[in-house]
Amino acid sequence: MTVPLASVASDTAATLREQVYESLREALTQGKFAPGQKLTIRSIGNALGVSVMPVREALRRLTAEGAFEMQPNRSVRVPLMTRAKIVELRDIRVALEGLAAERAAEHVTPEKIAELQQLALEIVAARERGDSAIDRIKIREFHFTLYRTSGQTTLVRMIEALWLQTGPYMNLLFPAYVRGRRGEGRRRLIQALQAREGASARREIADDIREALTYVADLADDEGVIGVKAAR
Amino acid sequence: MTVPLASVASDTAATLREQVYESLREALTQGKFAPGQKLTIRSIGNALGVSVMPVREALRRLTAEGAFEMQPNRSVRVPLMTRAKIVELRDIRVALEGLAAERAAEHVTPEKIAELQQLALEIVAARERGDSAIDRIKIREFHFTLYRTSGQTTLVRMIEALWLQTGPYMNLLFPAYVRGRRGEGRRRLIQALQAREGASARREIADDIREALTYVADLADDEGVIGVKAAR
DNA sequence: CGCGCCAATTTGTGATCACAAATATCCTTG
DNA sequence: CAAGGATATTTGTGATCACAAATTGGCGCG
Repeated sequence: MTVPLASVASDTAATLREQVYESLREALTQGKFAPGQKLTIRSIGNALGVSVMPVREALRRLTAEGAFEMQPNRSVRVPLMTRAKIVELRDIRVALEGLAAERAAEHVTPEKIAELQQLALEIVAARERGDSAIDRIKIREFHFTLYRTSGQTTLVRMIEALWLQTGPYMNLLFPAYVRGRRGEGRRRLIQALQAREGASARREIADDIREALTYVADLADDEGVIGVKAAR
Repeated sequence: MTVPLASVASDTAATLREQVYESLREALTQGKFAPGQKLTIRSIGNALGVSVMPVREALRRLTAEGAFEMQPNRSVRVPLMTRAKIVELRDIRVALEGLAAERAAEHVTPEKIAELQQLALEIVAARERGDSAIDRIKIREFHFTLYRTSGQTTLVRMIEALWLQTGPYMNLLFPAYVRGRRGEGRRRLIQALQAREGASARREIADDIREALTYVADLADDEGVIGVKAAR
């Protein structure tokens, strides 16, 4: 089995284990693994030019974070995504990212607001160009810049794990879903931050996530498994 | 350094790694590690009679779950608990356990309600005897029986990780906080379940967690670290 | 031609070794 | 006596080996 992984060399991670972790994380985010795909320790090690040791530890961590799952036969695979699971993750994300947005509104500074406004502009620009790769990257940056503003490190860490689970499936929002959306939600969010209105900020983020993941969930029938298209 | 760990023999876990994981988890829950305590791989391995390999993987998982934290010097330690962190965990738990309670109310069966009623009785009985060890165990069982009723496996897994982080500090609720509490909240929760009122169930759980963790948070001054008394 | 059984291979797990970084200890020096 | 540096020990990391469980492939039997 060959595994589509970039070399680990470029990263700044101190240990090989962390480089393998980042490499797998990146591949997952870009949707390079098929849902249900089985991964073997040795094939990952070969693809990255390391022994089994760092791979084992990286897989253990990613499994704890829900990015992979262990099967009874002890092998690791990419979780299958069902409609029910998308809905579950949607509700969790609405709760936690809504909470982070509310706390962010309480700690926000003018500098952070300027940063978010800049990112919002870049998202609109990328969308007008039809550049969904940059679009996705900037959306992620926008959200996590907001969440980190909350100062709640445990909360941010949990949200990162959730994005790792839903990440590949967010590709399905492009291009149909995002078409015509002109960032009105982000504009209202920034207004809420400027006014220090935590409840409004929470509502904007909650609505955004709820709508997007409801759209993704509806792409699968009730029992069906959602496939992932390769990242562009 | 000696580590207070029971032998791994009794467990039914398939792999040594899982036995080490369960062993460390149990020790954490019982508050056998001091906050800030540094743990070395070899000392844990010696205490459990295994080599470093299973310990490394168990620690990696527990670190990903937030039960331990890695220091820049690569060593693993028990996280220090501050007032701000307790408040953060409180708000996350209110959100997620409230959500689980609401979903549980939508899926609850008469059998589950009977099971919860039985547990509620056992909690009251233990409390009247002043048996806080049984009290804590039954409280945990009550909560997770409720949460599992939601059928949301990812959500339950996240809540388990949260309990692992706050677990030792819940000992601080005994005996002062629980004294005089006669389980009125649990009675109202069960009523809400019987009536299939998700919003009421959420409110009961949310209030319970908010009050308990606010009490714990107030045990520390603003910058201070909260110590943990040994489990009885 | 299809199904089940057995051998060959793959794969996960755990122990051990080597090495470098971090930590502790001791000795010297001011 | 205190402080700084050299040495010794501890500790985390990664590679390799051995072994057992799981998987695969092919063969023979029905």
